[in-house]
Amino acid sequence: MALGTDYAQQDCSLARALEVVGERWSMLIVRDAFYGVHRFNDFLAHLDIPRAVLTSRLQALVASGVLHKEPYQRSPVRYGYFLTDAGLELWEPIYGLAQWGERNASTGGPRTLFGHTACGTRLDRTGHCPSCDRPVPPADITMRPGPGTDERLRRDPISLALARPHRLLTPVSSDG
Amino acid sequence: MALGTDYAQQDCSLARALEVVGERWSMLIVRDAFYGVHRFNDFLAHLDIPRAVLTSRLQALVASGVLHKEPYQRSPVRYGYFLTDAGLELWEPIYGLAQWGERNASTGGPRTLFGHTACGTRLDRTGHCPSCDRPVPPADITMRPGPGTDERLRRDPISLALARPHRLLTPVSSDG
DNA sequence: AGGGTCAGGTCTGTTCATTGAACCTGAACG
DNA sequence: CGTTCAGGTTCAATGAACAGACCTGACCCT
Repeated sequence: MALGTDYAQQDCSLARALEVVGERWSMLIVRDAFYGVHRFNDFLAHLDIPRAVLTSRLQALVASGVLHKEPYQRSPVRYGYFLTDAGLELWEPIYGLAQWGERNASTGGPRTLFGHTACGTRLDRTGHCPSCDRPVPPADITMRPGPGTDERLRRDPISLALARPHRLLTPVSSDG
Repeated sequence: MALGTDYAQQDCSLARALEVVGERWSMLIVRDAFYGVHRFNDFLAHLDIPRAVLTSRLQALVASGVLHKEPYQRSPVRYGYFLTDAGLELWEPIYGLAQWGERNASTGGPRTLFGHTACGTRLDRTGHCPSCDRPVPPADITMRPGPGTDERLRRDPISLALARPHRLLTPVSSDG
């Protein structure tokens, strides 16, 4: 965490989780990874985060097993950051927090709509598909912009790429 | 958040949520509120948090409508901090994060067990009661220590009070 | 072969939240 | 009338976050 990265004295699993994803920016980085962002410079452009902080956070998330680093092209070889299985399990709490933010700390309607790719139904606040009546894993979710989007706020290439309907976890990049 | 409390440029409801509960300590304060902690000095003893930071976080959580301040005794009048309806809706993501921490960032088994008060069944990772097959609101949950508890770690009166099985949201204090 | 560009970082000085400890206040208590 | 208690406020020191400049290696073009 910001200043004193741990809650060493807390005998609590929430504190353990926050030591991993509770630092400033960490959860937004993980969210972006769900959205398909995987390149260093793409996180940088989309999050407006200092480079040194991004370096540090990505290293920490790799070290704690939330992300792993993997080449996404050769010649020249470039590495991207992708969610591990443990990282994928963060979907429900992150989605839940975002939905809470939507209801309690936002104006102008949902910024992003999440639907079950198979049937097109919009997910409920717990991440379940109302028509299929079961939880939907991130890979089966399609995201698209909602009415609350403020197009003037984000003009970087990644925001534009993410503003097109696409499946979660599908790699997105600034050049395409 | 730690250093720069906002993510102003992020057009995202997760960022809005993190502006409210993403600062260091904030989520642990909310968790303690679910556990029944409500007095300033009890948060202080249980969290090992600097007083000035606790003051600041409680004020911010009240200002953002997660907690409200309310007298819990007269003569002398004393105020406690309690979850609002919006605050109560944070239960699912917080429980989900804690369960994730349990599975991915802890050793020695669960520190705390959460069960459906009515039927005694232990909740699943999403906060549902497997036998009743529906989500359980915090007021219907009983917490008790699990096998992973490290009794040597927390010896303050609040930890001892919380270590006895009790319902969530039931006020707990150091003198009883 | 030399210049430009791109990804993915490091380095540096400044700013500002966090920390821990000491101090303050008002009301009861004995 | 001194003490205790809840619930803070004030302070200096610390160290993470920030913005921006700089660095490195590999490709690409001519």
